[in-house]
Amino acid sequence: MTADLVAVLVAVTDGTPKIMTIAGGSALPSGPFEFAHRSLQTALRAWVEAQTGHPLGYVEQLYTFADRGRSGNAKTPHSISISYLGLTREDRVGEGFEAHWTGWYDYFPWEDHRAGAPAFLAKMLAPKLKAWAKSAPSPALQRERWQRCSITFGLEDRDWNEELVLQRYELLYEAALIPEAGRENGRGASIVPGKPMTSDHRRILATGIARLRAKIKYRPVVFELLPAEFTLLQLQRSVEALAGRLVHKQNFRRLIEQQELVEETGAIAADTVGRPAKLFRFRHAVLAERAVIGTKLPLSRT
Amino acid sequence: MTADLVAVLVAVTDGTPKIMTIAGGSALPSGPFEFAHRSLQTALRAWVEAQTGHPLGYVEQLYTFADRGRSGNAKTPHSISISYLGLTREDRVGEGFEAHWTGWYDYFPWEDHRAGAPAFLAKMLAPKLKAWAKSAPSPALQRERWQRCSITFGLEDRDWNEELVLQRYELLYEAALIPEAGRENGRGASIVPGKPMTSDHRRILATGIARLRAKIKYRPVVFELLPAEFTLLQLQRSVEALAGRLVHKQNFRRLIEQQELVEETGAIAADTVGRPAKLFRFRHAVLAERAVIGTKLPLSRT
DNA sequence: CATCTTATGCTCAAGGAGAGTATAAATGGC
DNA sequence: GCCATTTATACTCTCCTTGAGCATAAGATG
Repeated sequence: MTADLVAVLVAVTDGTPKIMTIAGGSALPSGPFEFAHRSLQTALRAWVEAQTGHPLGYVEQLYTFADRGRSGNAKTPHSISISYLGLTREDRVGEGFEAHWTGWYDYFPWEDHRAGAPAFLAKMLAPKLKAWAKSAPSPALQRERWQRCSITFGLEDRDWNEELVLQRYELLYEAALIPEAGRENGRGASIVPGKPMTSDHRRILATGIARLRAKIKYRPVVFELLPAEFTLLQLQRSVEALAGRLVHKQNFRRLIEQQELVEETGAIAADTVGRPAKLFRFRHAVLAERAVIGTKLPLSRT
Repeated sequence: MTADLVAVLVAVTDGTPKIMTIAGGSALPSGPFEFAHRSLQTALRAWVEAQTGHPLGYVEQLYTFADRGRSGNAKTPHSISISYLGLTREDRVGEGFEAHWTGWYDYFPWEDHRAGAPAFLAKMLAPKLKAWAKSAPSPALQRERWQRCSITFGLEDRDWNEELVLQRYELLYEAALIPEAGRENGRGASIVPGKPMTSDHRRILATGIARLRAKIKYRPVVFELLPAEFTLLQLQRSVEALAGRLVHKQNFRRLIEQQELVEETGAIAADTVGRPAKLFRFRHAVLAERAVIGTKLPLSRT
């Protein structure tokens, strides 16, 4: 038996959340766990550093898989995959490595609601989901399926919940609307826009995105993705990029400031359009002051 | 290399949260993962069923450990432990099995604040933590340590946050105030009340408690621990038992009812003191209606 | 009947969240 | 210089939630 580490490494550049990929963007970076390390975390850090040439910021475990039929590869059934979420900045990655950065919405175009719900959602996805629901054996199951679809995707005037990334992915998988679903039996047409990935890497990515979208609401982890100094708008754009939805600017600033998450550097942002903005830095002291308790971002769903 | 499953199985009986233990209450049930199963979840369910003679309700993965020096046992360094949280009811467990149910506050007496903060907290724990803080090399570190103590334990008029179970455990471990901390170097005096456990099982239990305390606030998982029919007070007592703190009765009922989590059965509780209470049952429909979205319990910390 | 205990209905004030208005400070085109 | 455009920043207003308490109801027990 072997154990593999799979990493969801996230960075945000110019309002685009990106993840580190290998093999032309078709897989997440992964590698065998070496027992030489004291813990899984240190193993992951060492391994990422070797791959990318740069240290890792915030790290958090995601999930451990051991499903036999899961990998789609019958030759390696006795393997456990331990997945991690890691936050960095793109510019930190050294040159000459195999890794690339790919926008995460390339894999999940239905997860970006910043400009409203994507057009293809109502136009083509919803009908296909409806068809899938109709294909259930009993009327009760049909209603149940459709209810599930409209809740997870926010159809029929329901609110869209940005945290249900994994549920949406699994629904599409179950409805066989993504290539990963048809792999075992040879069918593999891409019914819905979005790049597929090897094995279940896209599911792991969905888990990571969901976790991060939940986390930014109560922990100051966004700052791991930002440069040392930033404007409040940059901060807001990063949050919006991760959450996949826009927030009210004034309320956002009110919340950030009343929580004393940031402090002015005294400098002013250069090279900008419009009125110049003050530069801020993260108040690292809050990590000690409030420890693990809570910080809030205006991303609740009503 | 091997993989082990470790289970935190929780039940609530008469307002006492209990966990399934083996070896006289000194360990959590655990066993090797058999690759015969399709997934970790099914392996865990099969295994728990074999041990306890009864099926398992809600199951959720907790954490995967692979720290070499972690187990304290040099003979089995190449092992991965995958821990799970499972919810049942005590009465469901069959007879003639090795397992026992032990109150979880036996292991974490400092986590029960239902009757106010436990007396030994201020009387003996706080001074010991203060001494530990003082033993830091520099004044800055001393302040930092003490700040951390008072935040995680809610000392000096701070609010107590019931979710910081793991942080409190780790702080006590770091300060060498629990037997587990001294095991490697032979010291092992029990400085603080509370039963220790083998290996890092108490840490895993802390992880499980923390997860459950967080979860009950936004998912209707409490009902997994209750009989099919219950009074609102029973429901409240169960929540309080898990959270380790009391809630305002009227507000609790307001929240439960306005969310339509339960419905009246029409029956009235028998054999009670005081005015008889209506019996309720969980509206399983909410699981479909709101899917994974949100349900709230009045357990926010102000 | 008085008292105890729990159930249950209702009110009130404070704080937070969502949304909008208004004004300030820069740029670039004319 | 004037104006449109873009972004920054300060306030305000209303609705909802939450914490807290008061009051009353309905049973048991002596």
